[in-house]
Amino acid sequence: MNMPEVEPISRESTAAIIARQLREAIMTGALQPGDQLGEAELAARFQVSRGPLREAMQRLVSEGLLRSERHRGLFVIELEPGDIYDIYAARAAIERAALIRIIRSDPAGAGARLREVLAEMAGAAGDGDSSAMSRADLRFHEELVALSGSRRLARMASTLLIETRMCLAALQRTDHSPADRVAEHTAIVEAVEAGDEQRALELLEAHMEDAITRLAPGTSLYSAPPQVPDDGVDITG
Amino acid sequence: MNMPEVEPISRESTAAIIARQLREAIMTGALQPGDQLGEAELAARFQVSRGPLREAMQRLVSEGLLRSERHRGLFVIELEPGDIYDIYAARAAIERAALIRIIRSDPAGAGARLREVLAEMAGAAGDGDSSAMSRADLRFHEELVALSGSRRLARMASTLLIETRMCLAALQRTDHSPADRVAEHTAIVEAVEAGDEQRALELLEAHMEDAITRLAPGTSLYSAPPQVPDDGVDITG
DNA sequence: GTTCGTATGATTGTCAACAATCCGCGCGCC
DNA sequence: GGCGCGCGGATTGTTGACAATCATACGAAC
Repeated sequence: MNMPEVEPISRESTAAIIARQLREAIMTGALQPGDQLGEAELAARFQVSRGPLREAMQRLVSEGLLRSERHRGLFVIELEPGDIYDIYAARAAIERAALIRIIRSDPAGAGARLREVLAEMAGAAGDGDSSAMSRADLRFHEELVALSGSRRLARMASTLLIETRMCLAALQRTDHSPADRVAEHTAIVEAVEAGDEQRALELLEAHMEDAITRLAPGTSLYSAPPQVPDDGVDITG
Repeated sequence: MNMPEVEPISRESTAAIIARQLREAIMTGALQPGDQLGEAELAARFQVSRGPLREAMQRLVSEGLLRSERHRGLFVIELEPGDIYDIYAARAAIERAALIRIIRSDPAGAGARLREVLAEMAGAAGDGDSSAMSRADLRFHEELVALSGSRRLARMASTLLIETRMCLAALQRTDHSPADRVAEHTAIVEAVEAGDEQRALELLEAHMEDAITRLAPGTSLYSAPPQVPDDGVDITG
């Protein structure tokens, strides 16, 4: 028969669909940090009742994208200075692991896939389309962790990349030239294709270091966290 | 006045409380891999209606602990051979980052805290209490990421440690001697206290490598993933 | 003028009922 | 006997209503 993967209609739960749209809204800035998510209004917008909406929101709470205050509501998290550092340090750890797995399994194939995104990025750079540039940048790192073949790395990176976009939207970053950005990513891919693990890791770390330095001057990857110790593990309401 | 941190009664949402208990149940094996979570039964057990219970379960879905099949129910994930490798590789990445942050910020203070857990572990080893031993082992790694001061590393590690316990429960592991286990952890702490980052990282990696070798002989950290590529990013129902 | 208390509107938390879907079983048919 | 069909029970998905809590505005007392 050879019917490839005919997954039936809507195998996705309603909560999953709404959750995805909420993430999208947070990433694009339609929902801004600190914003309260009014249940009635959102439910009306999604054309569902409050039940499924609340289920979807709970997903984002456990991902750390929303903060829950009992009897008060759910709010988009606000990124403090320490969070910038935290996000990039976590990303560095995840993507480093992804890179290692890629280089030790199928660096050639991965290189080819990454070059597609690179081409897209170069196109955006040429057009001076900074929005497309950001999208390509995001996709590059998504692809990187996806190519690692690790479900868990991919899931964790997914959340971190959303938070990265929040950072970029919140802070007025001092972009370097699009050409440099393309070059940085290209260098990583070249190292991957060459199978030069050491160099690829160094380039990735420098890439992250570079980003965090622009966003939060003074702090550095793996530096002492300026954030308050908080009282132990977070509760996530 | 100096009234420190008087958080009012029950700042935690019901969903958060139930979610925590569900995680506990999965970790201890009260809920086994593949088990379906019947809503009616669980709701009755928790003395709540299905609403809050479903919200809690959605949290675990987004954490990857539960798998959702529409109109069929929610199931505890089943760990395939490739997952063992995946879990430990992810843990290695996270804990590596935590270790670096600790050593570059407050290695002495962290060392002291870790030694407390070490003492606990040694006590369990002396008593031959393998259950307490496992608990101390878990706590060691929890403490490690907590001491990093990174909310995100801590959250990600939390889920991974639950999955680790699931692995250990599922597979009949070939334990090495409790004394060796204590020694391995102690060596890491010593390297931390000495500020020897390189050595601490090597020891941690060896610790992970050792664990994965025992659980899934033949595979190795960062080796090629034997798991199917799946069709892209997971959906989490 | 400030502060406390209260009333009121809005929002969240919870529940029980209804609709839709799935599973297992028996029946009829080939 | 094997296969398709349909039915009944059980479970999940969704909804609207009710209870509890919070925020705000207003007024009284000091």
